[in-house]
Amino acid sequence: MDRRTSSPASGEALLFLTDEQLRQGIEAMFFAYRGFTADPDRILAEMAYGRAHHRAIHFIGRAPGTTVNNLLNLLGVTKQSLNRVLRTLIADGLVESKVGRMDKRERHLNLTQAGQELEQTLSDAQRARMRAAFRDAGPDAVAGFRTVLEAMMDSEMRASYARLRDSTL
Amino acid sequence: MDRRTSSPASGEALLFLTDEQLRQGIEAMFFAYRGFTADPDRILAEMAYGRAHHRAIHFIGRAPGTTVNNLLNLLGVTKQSLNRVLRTLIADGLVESKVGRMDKRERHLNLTQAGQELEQTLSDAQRARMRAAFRDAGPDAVAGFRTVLEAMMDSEMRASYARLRDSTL
DNA sequence: CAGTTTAAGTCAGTGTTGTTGACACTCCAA
DNA sequence: TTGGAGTGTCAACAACACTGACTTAAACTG
Repeated sequence: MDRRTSSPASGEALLFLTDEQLRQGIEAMFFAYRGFTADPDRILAEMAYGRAHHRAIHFIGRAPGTTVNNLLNLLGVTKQSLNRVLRTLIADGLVESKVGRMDKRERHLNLTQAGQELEQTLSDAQRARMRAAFRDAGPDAVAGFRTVLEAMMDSEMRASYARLRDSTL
Repeated sequence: MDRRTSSPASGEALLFLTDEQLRQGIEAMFFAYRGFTADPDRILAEMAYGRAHHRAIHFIGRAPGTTVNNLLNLLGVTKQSLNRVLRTLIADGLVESKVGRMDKRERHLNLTQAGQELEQTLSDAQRARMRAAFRDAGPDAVAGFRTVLEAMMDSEMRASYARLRDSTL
């Protein structure tokens, strides 16, 4: 349809919104996300774990004492899917689940010592790549990167992201 | 370990490389990628297709006449995994496979009319979100976004990305 | 030309991750 | 105290990726 904006006045300024530019952005996301997950995936593959375990460990480490329901919203998966992952993590002694004191329906999740160590190992690997990319790109590019990613989120995810970002800063 | 660089001289300039900043970048990637795939996923769910079909259709549309092997490298999956997807796409009349003229071992893949229509539908949905994010963030942020993503790729993916980007510009 | 390599496709088996459906336990309010 | 809503668990199933072994056909090579 409109390969670029049809308005003559704003045509020049909006060249970064052409379909071609958007397509490049899409492909950049695809290839970059592969790189983003590659290093932790390699580590996890040696254990019996996958990416879902990584995500659970990451967010439990990030928000200690969080409930299952809270984690569910953060991860955007079904309760049952998360539960399978949690069960193995608890059985393997990486996560502990405690019945809530106020509300006994809730379970509060925390990383054990071993869980914290694995979390550290995984995030070290992921941060190393991110750090190299950030350093190569420079602070202005990093600011732009964050701005675009935040604009790309669904509003509920943006809220979760901001909540995590602003906690314990 | 080093929560920020320990060099006093460069300490200020490298604040964007603190572990905290890197963690935010990691979480931004996670949440943004969910948004990135959400719209096409909704469309695909109504058909019998998944994300794997979308990726295949995207790259066949992007590089018409590509071979199976080429697509394999682009997607980074195994032959068996891609084959399952291609088989259904061909059976459903979205993709056609033609024996190579030069090298008859190769199969050249192209989208049919119906395939092109589905590709258009899917990428329209994905582009709409990307366009909104780009517009909100502005051209400088978009440039930074692209720079960081490219730096985050593995070198082979970066090569594939650049090859696609520079073809038929 | 015989032997090797390459491209593609297939079959069988496995693992992770997602789904839905059914169910148990807890809390709270009518 | 009973019924509804909230929280978490278990079981079964589907999608999609993986490995490994194999076949077919064509191309290359000494």
